[in-house]
Amino acid sequence: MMLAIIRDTIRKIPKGKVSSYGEVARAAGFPGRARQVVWALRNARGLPWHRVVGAGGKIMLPGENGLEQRMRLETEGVAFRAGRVWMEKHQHEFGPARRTAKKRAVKR
DNA sequence: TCCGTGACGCGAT
DNA sequence: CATCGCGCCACGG
Repeated sequence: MMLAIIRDTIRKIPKGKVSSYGEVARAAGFPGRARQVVWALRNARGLPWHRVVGAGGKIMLPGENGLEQRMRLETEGVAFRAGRVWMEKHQHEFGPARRTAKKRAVKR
């Protein structure tokens, strides 16, 4: 199911790196479904939720939660520039986007 | 079944 | 720059 794949993708973001909702969606094979990433984050636990931010490195969580996210990221060594995560330096590069709902017959 | 929701993204203003 | 509006779509009531 989509949420499982998305959660898997989120788990791949290493410490010290971040990604955006839209990027995660794309990397998971669901371009344009940033909102489903939010869903996945809201419902699942045990995920490195703090490593997912808005496009451009903006913290989208309001209030205290947002402050906690920022604190967690800084603890992992993520730097901020003008109130945003310094994406050029910390954005995680996912491998080629996996294809959705279609399995390849035989790989190689 | 229809409708509102949501930690979004992006182009326009 | 900061805001706004609209498109996006799985879920739950």
